Amino acid sequence: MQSHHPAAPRQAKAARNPQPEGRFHHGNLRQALIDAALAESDIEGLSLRQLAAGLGVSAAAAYRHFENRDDLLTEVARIGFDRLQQRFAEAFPVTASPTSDAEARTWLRRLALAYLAFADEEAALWRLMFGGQAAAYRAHATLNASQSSSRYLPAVLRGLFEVGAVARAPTEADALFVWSAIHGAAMLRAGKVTTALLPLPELAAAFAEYMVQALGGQPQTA
Amino acid sequence: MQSHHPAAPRQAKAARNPQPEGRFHHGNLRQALIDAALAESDIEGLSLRQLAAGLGVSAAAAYRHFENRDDLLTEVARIGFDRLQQRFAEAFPVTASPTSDAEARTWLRRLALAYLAFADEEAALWRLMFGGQAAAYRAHATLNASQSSSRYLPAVLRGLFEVGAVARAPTEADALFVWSAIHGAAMLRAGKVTTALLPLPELAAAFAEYMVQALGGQPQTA
DNA sequence: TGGATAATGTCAATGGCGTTAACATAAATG
DNA sequence: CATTTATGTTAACGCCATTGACATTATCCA
Repeated sequence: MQSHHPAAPRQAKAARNPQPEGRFHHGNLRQALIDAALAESDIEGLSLRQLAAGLGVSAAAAYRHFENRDDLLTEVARIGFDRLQQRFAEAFPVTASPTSDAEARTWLRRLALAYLAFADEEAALWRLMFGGQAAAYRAHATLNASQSSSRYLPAVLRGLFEVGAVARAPTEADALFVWSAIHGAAMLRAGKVTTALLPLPELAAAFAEYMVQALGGQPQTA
Repeated sequence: MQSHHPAAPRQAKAARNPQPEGRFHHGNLRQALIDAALAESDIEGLSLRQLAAGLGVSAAAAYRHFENRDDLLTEVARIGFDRLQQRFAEAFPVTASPTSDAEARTWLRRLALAYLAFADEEAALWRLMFGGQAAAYRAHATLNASQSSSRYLPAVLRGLFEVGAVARAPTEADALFVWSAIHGAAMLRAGKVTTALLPLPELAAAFAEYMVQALGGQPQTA
């Protein structure tokens, strides 16, 4: 529970060799473990022993690179949040402002699509990040999730207001509602609770439309 | 994986004794195990051995009443869905139709409140039912969840349309959106991802308002 | 260069877990 | 009352995460 990693590998030390992976006995076991975990279909339920065996290494070797199982899962979850953030960043520029009603709506659609596509395409990672229990790796999760949502979502909503797509300035409650709808849809899809009613892009577009209207905007092309 | 429970207790046999609990060595161990599981804060992560020990009974005894751990969790999840359904049933009559705009909106508000209150008050149960992995007990879960949602939610939406609170007849996509928003909000609360922005009744009311507008309805008291 | 030191692996053990087989006994049944 | 059935026990198996003691290899420094 302390703040020190007992054996954090120094990958900065080997600055002489051309190949950046400092091979040792195995060679980048830490990264190999992470990659193997990322390839699991049930990340939360993985077994360190199996993971290590799959890499031809003893289970105890993993403890040279991670404090424990949760520490590995935390790192994997962190990567998940990075990837999600990456999708957001590619969906639209946070810094700029939309210049038209259509563009503002497109941003919202893209935000929803990024979220939903991530839940679809990286379902295992998604479940690790937002599923089950409030484990150790969920602390990071919570922080990072709220950080991302408090960064991109308000920007989109602000944009909608600035171009007049919605009538009143969006509040925190507005953001919570929009976030809930997107998160809920992603959750239902990731958990296979709902049958896929629509292909993703259409679903995202439909949701964007619902959300704009929920915030008091007019239907598109009205 | 077969369809037979090897040792399903017959509680119907003891029809002579006044006390319906057929005491034996322990006395209703099956129910005691279920109750103990319901009292756990992390139901999915419980240990059969600890559960049994807490009841002063050997771990193997549990296998006289459940095929395995998942079978117990399935039963607990089933109870969860029963309780949720119960809350829905108390929220409004499914069979009747609302007679006013205000009543139809009240039903939606109550539906959302029932859902959210359940997630709040029975968070552990909620996480078992809708959290993490697609385990064995999730099959029932999925079925039951979609059953409940396909029973109550369309009734509410139909009611809104019948009284003219929303302009067009609600579609399946409409239901999915509303369900997503409610489910997402519950999920965010149960996972403590969001800080509680509003007390539950106000949150439910706000969400109902958003959802009516999302479906093309006018703001209340407009 | 070579010896110290740190990084990274092995093996073996510990204690917890779900699950099962073999057995014991109380309750119900006829 | 004898038999059968329901329900418990103990002891084991194999899996798991984790740790301690040890071995090996890279890296660093005199």
